[in-house]
Amino acid sequence: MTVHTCALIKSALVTETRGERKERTRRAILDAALQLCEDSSLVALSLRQVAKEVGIVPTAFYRHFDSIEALGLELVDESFASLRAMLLDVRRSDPDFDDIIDSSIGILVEHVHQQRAHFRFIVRERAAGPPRVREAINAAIEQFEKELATDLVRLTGTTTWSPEDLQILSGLIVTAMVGLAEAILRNPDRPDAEKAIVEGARVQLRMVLVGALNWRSKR
Amino acid sequence: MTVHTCALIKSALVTETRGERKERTRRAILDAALQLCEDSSLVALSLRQVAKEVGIVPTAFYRHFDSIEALGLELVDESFASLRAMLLDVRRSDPDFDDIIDSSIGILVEHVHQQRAHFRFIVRERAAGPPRVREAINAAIEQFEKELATDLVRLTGTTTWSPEDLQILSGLIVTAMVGLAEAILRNPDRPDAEKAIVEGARVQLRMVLVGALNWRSKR
DNA sequence: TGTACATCAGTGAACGCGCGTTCACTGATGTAC
DNA sequence: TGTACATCAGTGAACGCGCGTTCACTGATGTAC
Repeated sequence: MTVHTCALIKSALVTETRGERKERTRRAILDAALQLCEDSSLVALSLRQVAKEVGIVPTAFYRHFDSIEALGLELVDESFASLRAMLLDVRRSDPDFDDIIDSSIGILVEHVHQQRAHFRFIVRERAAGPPRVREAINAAIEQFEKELATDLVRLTGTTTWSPEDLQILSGLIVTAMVGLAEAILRNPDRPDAEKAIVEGARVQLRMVLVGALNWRSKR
Repeated sequence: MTVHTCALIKSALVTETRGERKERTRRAILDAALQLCEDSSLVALSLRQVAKEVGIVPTAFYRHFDSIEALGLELVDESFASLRAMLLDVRRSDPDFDDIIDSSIGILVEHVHQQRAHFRFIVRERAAGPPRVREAINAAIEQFEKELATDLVRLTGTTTWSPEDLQILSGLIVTAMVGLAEAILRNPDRPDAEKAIVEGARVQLRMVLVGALNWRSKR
């Protein structure tokens, strides 16, 4: 059965505009690419693999993306949309100050599980992706560090902290949280190991918090 | 000029056994592979690229390695030899307790520069390499965390610290140091950016130290 | 509402190329006598 | 010391395959009248 016949049948059953169908193929390409590069990297992913997985002819790929790299940049955007959704959850939750660590880590763990492929993509391609993909990911993480720094201003008094030190503290927390996400992703289907990892991350953040509470910026 | 003619001339000039020559080719393969996967990843590296770079015919590769993955496992060993050399330097240095952070970071920065390709290899293939390569790297880093934990016993009194918390602190420090190495590698040829990154890492470790000094393990 | 034309997502053949791997080989080096 | 044979790093032809990209195309959907 040709794709056209398929399309005809579907179109007869559910009314779908040309634009909607194109969008559906585009989504299928993005999903297939995300899935296929899971075990290696974007740099080892071929256009033909993606086309085969989606069920289109290789040349049809070009109706949607210029190259695998362009597709990769789109996946960066989508992955960071997942990450922003996580941040939104973190900010929305308004627990007691004491619970802020547990609450935030809980939300991170939940989102890493729900959007596993997106988080895997970020940590993998950050170091191994095509140069522009790497740059896009690192720029986004840097941006994220800055946002966290401004969040921290709200939590702490600004009296004893210089902006520079807040930024540095933010970097430490982000590094620890990226490390947590990596460790979780590295241990799928091992609930006991994950539990220990998450508990370790909680303690790490508490150690950092103790350090922060006793910190005095030099001027 | 064929390789055999080459070999003949060299053999006439400098006496070199068959074993020595084989070892030289093997080294050339390892070096070429390390260099060629610098901008992408082991998973995107082909046997023929390596052979071409070394100046041998593709089939000759099999005289030295079974596959690119086997070669990769060898590169993991070599890269961690570089890392162990760094640790040896850190342990050998015996500065005042106050300077231990600055001293250690200085040594790390120096080694990352000297063995750039090895450290790049570790952080890249840790997330993106073939599964067995990823496992080998993560096992080595875990081992490293445990060693650091025992080092920390020497530095701190064990009175206020549980072994579990020492292990967790060790993990935090390793994560921060891996993060520092990644940031340095991400910013080659940008001395100003690197200076800020290194200074940030120093402050991060001091924050962690302040946290550690004020920490009391439960029980 | 019907018709004529434009758009454009997807097709399929074709290209030259690099891939991993096989195989029988060559000839310098190494070894046993 | 010289000779006859074994070893083995590297060769080169060949294979079938998947790669990205080109091109002219098809035919369902969309639009203007």
